Amino acid sequence: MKIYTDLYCGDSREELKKLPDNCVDLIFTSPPYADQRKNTYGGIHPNKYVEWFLPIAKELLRVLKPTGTFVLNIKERVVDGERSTYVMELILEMRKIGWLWTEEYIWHKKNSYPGKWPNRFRDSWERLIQFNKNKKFHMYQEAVMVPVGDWAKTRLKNLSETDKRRDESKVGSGFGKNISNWLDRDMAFPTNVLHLATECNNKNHSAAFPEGLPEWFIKLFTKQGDTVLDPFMGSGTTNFVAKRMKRNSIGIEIVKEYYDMVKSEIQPVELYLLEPKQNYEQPKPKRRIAVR
Amino acid sequence: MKIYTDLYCGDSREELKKLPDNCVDLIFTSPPYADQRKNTYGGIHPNKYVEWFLPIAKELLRVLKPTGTFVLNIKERVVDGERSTYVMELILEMRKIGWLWTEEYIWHKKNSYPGKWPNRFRDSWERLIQFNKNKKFHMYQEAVMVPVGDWAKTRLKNLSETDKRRDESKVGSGFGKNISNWLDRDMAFPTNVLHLATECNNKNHSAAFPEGLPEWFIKLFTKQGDTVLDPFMGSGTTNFVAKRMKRNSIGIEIVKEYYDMVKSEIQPVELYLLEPKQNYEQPKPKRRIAVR
DNA sequence: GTTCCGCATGAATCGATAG
DNA sequence: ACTATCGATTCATGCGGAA
Repeated sequence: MKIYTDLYCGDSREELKKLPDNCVDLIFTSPPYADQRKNTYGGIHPNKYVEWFLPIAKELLRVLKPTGTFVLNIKERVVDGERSTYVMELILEMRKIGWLWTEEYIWHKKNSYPGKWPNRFRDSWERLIQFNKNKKFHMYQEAVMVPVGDWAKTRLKNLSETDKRRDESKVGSGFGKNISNWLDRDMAFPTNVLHLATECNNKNHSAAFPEGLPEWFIKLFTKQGDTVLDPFMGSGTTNFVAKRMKRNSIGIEIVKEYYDMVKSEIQPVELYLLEPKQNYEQPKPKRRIAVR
Repeated sequence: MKIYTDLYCGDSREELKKLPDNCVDLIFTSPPYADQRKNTYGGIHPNKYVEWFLPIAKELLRVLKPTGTFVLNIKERVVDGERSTYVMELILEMRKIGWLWTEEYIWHKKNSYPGKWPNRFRDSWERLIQFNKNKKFHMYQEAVMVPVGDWAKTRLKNLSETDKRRDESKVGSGFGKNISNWLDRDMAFPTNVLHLATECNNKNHSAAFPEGLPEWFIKLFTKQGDTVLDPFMGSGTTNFVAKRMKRNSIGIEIVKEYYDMVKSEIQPVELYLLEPKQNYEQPKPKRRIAVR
């Protein structure tokens, strides 16, 4: 299987226009947060954030396949004691231009930044907002199943009669979950809360998100040979993970230095032609220098 | 210390008008979700939700003390494959009438049942949205400190120190000391993600929040003798917890049956006049029949 | 080899100080 | 008075040297 990684250096507002319609299966990205990282992205003011992002969202809607998914990793920052509202405003505006807001996953950052303030605790979660073009989209749920945890084992072992016939007496949601069906399984589906530590331990690696984050969504929303797009590539985490998982990928990065760095580290695609078929679960490549 | 529990039976839009200005330290509530629980609350349509809640939010702003906090437990439901936007719209509108959106806590529901839909996984989190009247508000952060994460290691390391402190604590509850100074070796401040199991051991208890949820926020935002308000009392969890923690409380419930049930189970206040001084951490009362 | 421990560090935020 | 900069705060994680 031939896998490509296409990199573009430039502003996503312009570079995305070079892509054809309906060519991408998954968009996974973490755009610059409002008023953050002034030195690299110019610092978008919270009040201007929606206005800045919306043209890009329009292009993303165009390049995504009808069965594809867009996952946006973002969190509003605190401004003057209050949480900014630009993320909520962005969701509302994106719906107006045709995006469906399907779901919001929570990334629980187990090792969040230290600190405690007179009026708030540490912020240890971020949003992973799922948008779709259509109500029907590809989702490979079995790919992200996890071993049944201790709590589930205990819970299922001690199933009472009440639990087994709980369905009928309940709210009547129409979703008949027969718990006893799960007794003989050792794998369970995850929830919409992801528990991942940030990768902050390596001197040369300070990625915005850990590799496990794009990996989970790439598993869930694509299969081998599909195409993943990150319009705010940064250090290229999404693209490196996509490549390791045998997915084509496209990366766009406005800062030439980061673009060059990623380009030089992505191996030539020709290697894959000679490689024997193998699973994508293999040792991670050496640590890279990250920029976000 | 005399503790009262005042219950009102009626619509919060009207009942709240009976309360004076600036009389409440904490509002903790879980309003009926849009189009949910039709049998109890009549089911507010998602499109009408903001319109319905806003007059109540105005009254809540009036009765809350300037140093008080409003914690709203809510989660938008899925309608036709999409997450509804009424929660986001509500936050935006509440800011327009004067509320500050200080923070959003996540309640991670640890033990929801396994299950999934073709397009989504189990929803295992809810929002706990913190609003304030002013940027300065009361927050008793030490009250919710938790043991440090790896307490197996810590315990071994600080064995002698633990003994030392135990002696000290026996000697006196001297209030002049900075508690966190001799506590922060073993205790850490929490984050804005709360891990609590749902209470699923009660047959008649379908979706109310666990007692730990109001307890955490009552600890964090009030002290003994303060006043807690729940304008959508339901089975009265907030009020029962408040009473156990020696906080006054006010509950409003539109359904007479629930109101009567809570009223009959809340003990007469006179008992407290005779009771010896004691900590509020005591065995929980017997399970009550819950209605939400 | 293992286990243990030191230590650097991360999409942070506030309040004080400086311009 | 308003904005910009800086220091203090303080936890989970995992690498790497030490025992």
